Amino acid sequence: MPELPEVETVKETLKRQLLGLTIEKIDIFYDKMMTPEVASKLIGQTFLDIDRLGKYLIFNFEDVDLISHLRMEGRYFLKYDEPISKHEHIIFHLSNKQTLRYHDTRKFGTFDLRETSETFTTKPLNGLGKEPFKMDPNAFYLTLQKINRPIKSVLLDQKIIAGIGNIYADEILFSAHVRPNRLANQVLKHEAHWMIERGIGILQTAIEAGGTTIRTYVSSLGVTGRFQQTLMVHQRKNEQCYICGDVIKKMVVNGRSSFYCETCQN
DNA sequence: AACGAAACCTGCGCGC
DNA sequence: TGCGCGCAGGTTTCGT
Repeated sequence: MPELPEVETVKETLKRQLLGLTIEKIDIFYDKMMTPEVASKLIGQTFLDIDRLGKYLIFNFEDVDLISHLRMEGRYFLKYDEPISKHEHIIFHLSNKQTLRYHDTRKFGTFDLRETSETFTTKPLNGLGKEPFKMDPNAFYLTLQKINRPIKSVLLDQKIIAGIGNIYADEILFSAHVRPNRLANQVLKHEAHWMIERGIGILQTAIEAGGTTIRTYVSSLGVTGRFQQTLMVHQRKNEQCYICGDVIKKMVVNGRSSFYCETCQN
């Protein structure tokens, strides 16, 4: 589900709801998602801050950080004592009688607990590349020069650049006029610069719109993202390109559906 | 270094 | 209505 803009939206929403609240009890309904040891260390801890790195959410407590990855379908909801719904796997009982519920249809989401001092020096955060906002366009170009695989697989590689997923990779490549299967070392300098500069603009626009929704994404307040209305190519196979009117094509790159315009992208 | 396939899960839409 | 298939915004692992 979520890429950087969606996780950013979730982070901001949860910050407004959770800061200052203490976890009093945790119920785990899917054992593989969180161990009892992790849960026990979280009891009595207070939400001090919530951060984000790439697609990871970082809940900052007194002694520990809880690192949450939503993968394809993870979502958070705040509720009172409503019945537990089908795909709610973890319920955090909070000091104001609310419950924070982790909902994940496909159960792919992950939780990692770290001592505060080790959050950024151990997996999963220590191997992440820079976010687009902090990536130097020229450094990105130099990196691409050394890589002999499709540019799309590089944009999706979190070790190289953090936060971009399948939707925004397609949108960024469209904005840079580069086809998804072009080899990274065949990307020109100005195209690499466009990817970073225009990519930042695309991500920021999406954040301002509250994240993308294709089919199932809903933020923790139940607000549906609106960025879908702005997608230029992703999920638009056989539709007309907004720029040139040509038909949007689909190919598989890196095992992922990739949408592009043959006329606008080379 | 790079690729493809499979794995982790569930649900949806489609053609028959 | 039911069945099987392909597909889904992510990531890791394993074999070639």
